[in-house]
Amino acid sequence: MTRARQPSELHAHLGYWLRAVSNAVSYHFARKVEAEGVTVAEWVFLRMLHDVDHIAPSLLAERMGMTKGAISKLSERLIAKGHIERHPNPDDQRAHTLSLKPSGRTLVPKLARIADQNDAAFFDALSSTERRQLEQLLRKIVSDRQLTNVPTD
Amino acid sequence: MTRARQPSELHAHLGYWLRAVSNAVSYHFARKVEAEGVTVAEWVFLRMLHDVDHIAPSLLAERMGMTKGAISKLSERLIAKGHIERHPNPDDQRAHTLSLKPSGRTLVPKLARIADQNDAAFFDALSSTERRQLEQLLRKIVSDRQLTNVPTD
DNA sequence: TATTGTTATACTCTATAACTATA
DNA sequence: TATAGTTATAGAGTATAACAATA
Repeated sequence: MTRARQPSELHAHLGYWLRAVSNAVSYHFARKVEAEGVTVAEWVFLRMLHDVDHIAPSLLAERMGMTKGAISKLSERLIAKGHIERHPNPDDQRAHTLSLKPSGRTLVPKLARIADQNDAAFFDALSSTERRQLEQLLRKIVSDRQLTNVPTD
Repeated sequence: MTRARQPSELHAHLGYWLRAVSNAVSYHFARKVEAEGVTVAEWVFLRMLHDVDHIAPSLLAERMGMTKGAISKLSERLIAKGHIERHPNPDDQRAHTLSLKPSGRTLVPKLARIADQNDAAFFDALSSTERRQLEQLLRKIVSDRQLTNVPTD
């Protein structure tokens, strides 16, 4: 007589461990940037604007893997906070671009330092070899699953 | 004259890669279990009940790393779906315990299989050695940061 | 008609805090 | 008073879909 197999345990899945660590890292980072008045999604948004100078919301949506609606909501909040601004597109009256305002531009390096510190604190338990290893493994999955338009370096 | 250092890039942080992969894994898993009428948090909840038979909401909250209020809301939904039920505690009228109902008990193995498949699909790009490596690295961080009451095996 | 972006709506996740019923 | 649990409120994150303006 065969015994019924037990359903696999939560921690039998890599997804479980990934979620546990990722949530903790993001949560702690969120708490820290909160002091600067922004959320994690806003940090990503601002950091992307920093690189591109001007960008259309639709393009940003694509790069951030979000819908237009979500980007619209985020923009609205960042505009209200005075960190970014809209510019009309002279060639197309429907379109516009977004760019950092001085306050947003000043904020980015501060947030970047917080991100650096958060990363350092969390991955302190790993040796530099292990950290590199972890990054390689994650990158491998990202590129295999074509998760997003992330730079491959 | 020193040139101002650029703020560190998004993908310079392990937290960034972790978040990218974790979000994708959870998102796809969520889409799959949705067909069974449950969310990811509900899956975790049900899987935990499967192991313990009866449990107090407060204890579950502690194990899942959530507040009492969050557990209360989750319970309510799972009771409405007919997957779990409440039992009064004869020793303490304030307290009660939660347990799986047959429909919930039937669901757990199905969800476990979905979790297995999701994990397999996502980490397919990695060799079994690499998967083991990834798990070790993540576990190391969890135990170093004492992230939660997860079993250490 | 197709496209750009906004708005309306909805739902999950999660927290904090006020509250109720016991103990 | 302290504790177990619920409820109220709020806000982030995200999606879908309807919509307006323009192309």
